[in-house]
Amino acid sequence: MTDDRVFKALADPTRRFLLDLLFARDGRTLTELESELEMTRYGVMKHLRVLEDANLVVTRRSGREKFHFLNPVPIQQIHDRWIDKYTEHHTSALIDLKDELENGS
Amino acid sequence: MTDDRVFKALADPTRRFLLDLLFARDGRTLTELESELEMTRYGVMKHLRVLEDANLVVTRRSGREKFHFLNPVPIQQIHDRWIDKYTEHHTSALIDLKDELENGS
DNA sequence: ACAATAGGTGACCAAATGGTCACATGTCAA
DNA sequence: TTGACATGTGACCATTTGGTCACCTATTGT
Repeated sequence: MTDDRVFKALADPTRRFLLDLLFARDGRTLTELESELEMTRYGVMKHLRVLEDANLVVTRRSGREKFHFLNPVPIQQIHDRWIDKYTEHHTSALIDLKDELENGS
Repeated sequence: MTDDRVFKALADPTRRFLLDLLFARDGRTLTELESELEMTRYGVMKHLRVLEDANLVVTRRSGREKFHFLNPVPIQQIHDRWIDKYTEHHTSALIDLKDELENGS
């Protein structure tokens, strides 16, 4: 399943922060993003690469610059075919679980 | 943020499979879960430990057995305060992004 | 009582991961 | 056309992670 790369990409706080930056303002360049992090350019590059491989970030080259855009589609897909399953289906059973644990039966 | 452990826990396919097993049927014991995996008991234990630390799995001891329950709350929280932000807010901007990338402007 | 059963711990190892650095390419501006 | 700028690559290193094993404790059934 291609979900794996998305989950792995989301597992790192730096990468989630990068997504947050892009969420706040799209189309930033590498050096622009780098300036927001306590990390060398190379570290940021690696993280962006992971995000690109997971298709969470899409890029466009223009001259010597590369602009980065947030792509919400993979997250939406995970949401649809994975998270809903647990939340919606189980929210009603949550009280039951709580009871079960507290009453010990 | 305590989200980190949840994201990290979800990053491993074996752990997601364990959650799937518990989603299909709650209250399973370690040896029961182990029998579904190509892995030693110790590996499964480690994964369950990670899931417990992330509060994605809740347990109840009874005698020499330990029953495992799926806890959807952390996933619900991530959904609420993280995924919605990207999906709902950006779904309308998705067409714009697509345009932007295709037209190159 | 005791053997089988269910679970737990710590050491250990290979592989993956996060991060840096030296170096290298392509592009823009004066 | 040359120097500064934006990005890229591969080697390299420390730490984390996924997994196994030897050994250990607690509970249960007979």
